[in-house]
Amino acid sequence: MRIGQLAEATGTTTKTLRFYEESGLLPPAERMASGYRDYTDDAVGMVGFIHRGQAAGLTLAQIGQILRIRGHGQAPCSHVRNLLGGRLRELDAQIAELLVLRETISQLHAQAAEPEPDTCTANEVCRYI
Amino acid sequence: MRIGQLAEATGTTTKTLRFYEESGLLPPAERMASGYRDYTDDAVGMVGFIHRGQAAGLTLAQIGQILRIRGHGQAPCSHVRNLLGGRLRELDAQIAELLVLRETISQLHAQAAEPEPDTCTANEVCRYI
DNA sequence: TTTGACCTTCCACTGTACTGGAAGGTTCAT
DNA sequence: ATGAACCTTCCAGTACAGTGGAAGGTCAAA
Repeated sequence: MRIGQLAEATGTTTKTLRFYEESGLLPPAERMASGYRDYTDDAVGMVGFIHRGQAAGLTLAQIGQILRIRGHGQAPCSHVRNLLGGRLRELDAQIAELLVLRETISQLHAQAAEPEPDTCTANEVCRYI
Repeated sequence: MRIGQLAEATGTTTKTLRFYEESGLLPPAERMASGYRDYTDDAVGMVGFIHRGQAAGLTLAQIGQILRIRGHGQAPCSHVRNLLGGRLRELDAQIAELLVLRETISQLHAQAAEPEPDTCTANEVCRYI
């Protein structure tokens, strides 16, 4: 399979696939006599995995780790479980932070409801922030 | 006030203050005979405003808009209110997305609890993702 | 006078995940 | 034979908010 067909099959672009190879996410593809990359069907699964990993909020670097462990013939299960656990803790922290921020902004927004107040003092930038 | 003193007073670095000036957030500072930047007390308020704006999740570009409106002698109130409203909508969307993601990852993590299953098939990267 | 702290500009780099474009080679249909 | 569609490499740039470092100028104290 040529790179354009793989891109089509996985819903991405040839640019991105070359970028994944260069970044060590995909193993270097075999080449045809012409120099064109020649992918096996495995590649479709790997690119699909990259997309699912991204949807799970993993970085390309983390996805690359899993892919390389798998590439060495090992099962990456415990590594994956650790990554997911870490991601879960990050998400909880991030959500908590955003909820606090939402409260803050909501209050600022409500305060800014009064139009163009005369109570602005010249030496402050904005009464509301 | 020299740049180092302003940095000290506002809890930032001289690098960052020059970066703010270059980015159009702070107006170009007056210069002493030596060429050193010479800040007035206003600058402390502006840098404080930048920090509060960042804490409210505004980008430097948005903060810069407010600062420049204020710099033209106008009250940026309605603009600020619009920005805060937009930010609020973004936050709500972002929080909703993260909650969905948290659910997904939580399930994947729970599924990955069984250690090193024999149910992995050779042609998939990872049973769990 | 010389040391050290401070300041200046300029250029390049960080991390993340790509994207754009130039210059050239290959394959296939007409 | 020629044009379109595809492929190759390499270089450079995007957004964001800075950070690092080099080479040199300024100022106060010892």
